[in-house]
Amino acid sequence: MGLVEELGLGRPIETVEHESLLNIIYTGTMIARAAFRYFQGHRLTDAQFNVLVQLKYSDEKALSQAELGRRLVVNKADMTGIVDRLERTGLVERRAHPGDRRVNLVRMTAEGEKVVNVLEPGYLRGVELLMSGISRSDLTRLNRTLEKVRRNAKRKLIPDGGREGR
Amino acid sequence: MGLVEELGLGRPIETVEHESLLNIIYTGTMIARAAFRYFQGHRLTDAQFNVLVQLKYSDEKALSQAELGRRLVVNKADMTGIVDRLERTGLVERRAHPGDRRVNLVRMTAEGEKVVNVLEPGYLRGVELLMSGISRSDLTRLNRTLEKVRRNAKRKLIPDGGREGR
DNA sequence: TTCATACAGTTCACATCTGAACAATAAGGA
DNA sequence: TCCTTATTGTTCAGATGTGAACTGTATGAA
Repeated sequence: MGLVEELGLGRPIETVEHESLLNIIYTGTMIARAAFRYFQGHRLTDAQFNVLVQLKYSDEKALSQAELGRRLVVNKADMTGIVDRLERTGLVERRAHPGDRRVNLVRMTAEGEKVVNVLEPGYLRGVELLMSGISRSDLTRLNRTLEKVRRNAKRKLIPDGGREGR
Repeated sequence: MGLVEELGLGRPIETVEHESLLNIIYTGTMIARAAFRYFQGHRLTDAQFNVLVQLKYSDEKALSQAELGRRLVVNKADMTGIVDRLERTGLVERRAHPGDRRVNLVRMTAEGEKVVNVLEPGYLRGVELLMSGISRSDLTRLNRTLEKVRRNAKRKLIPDGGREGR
């Protein structure tokens, strides 16, 4: 079933290109919503879970807010709030950077580690379920196509080509 | 360039499935962000623009908030706010439904029509740019794969299989 | 008719996300 | 050393997104 029937749109979508774009956005929000609900049952949000995962698997065991923001594509204003809440619930703590007084080093607490370890298996099982029945070649092709889309976005839609800590 | 390099993740992503999932979400937010910026230059948001487009192309010329929510996958609480702001800026107006006093019929104003007509060409050009250089067969395959993902989400991740006006 | 149930919108509390402005600190060149 | 520039994090105002509770209204069955 295509998008048009799924959403009950009154009329067909004019071009394949447009349909692809809507498909990407709609599928993305749908996945994000499912993730949100999963984590919600554990008094956590997906954004917060992502931070914990980064901390778990980084070599350093402590990352600056800026670095977390870069990896998770979250801007620094948001990261302030996300870390605030994680700190309030005791899953994470902020420490001073020994050599740079601008930086907050974010480190996971024992409690935080426990929470990720509890939630991660369910998360990975969800990923499996979501992608089940799709051939490996379809998945790699999907990845290549999406990379092209992002390259187009960077080159043709965002004039200065530029990142920024976001 | 793949996701890992793009985001500066410290380590590779373990499975193709997981990489696909991250690709979908990341690409979706990237597109949404570009759209947000485009509309922002015109004192509008992408959510508001989507409402105007639905009104422009629906046969009825006036839709209930519930129907708008269904088509745009926005829950009713959000729709209240979005229509509030569109009404405040004069692009849309609420009218009583003749036969059902629960319903607000949302109708576009002349000013609203003008705004969509100004913004739509740029939006469609953006879609073209975003998808340029990708073959038609890649696009249709992308669409089919994403539809499968959504079907999985509905069947395997959301137990009651159920929609709701969201 | 009456009552249970479903539906449309609004409101609330919260967590993101947007850009923008700001303070403190770093880093590098004149 | 001094000064310009870049970086880190916080804060602000505004718009969405989440679920949940609540009011009105409609509908269908008893």
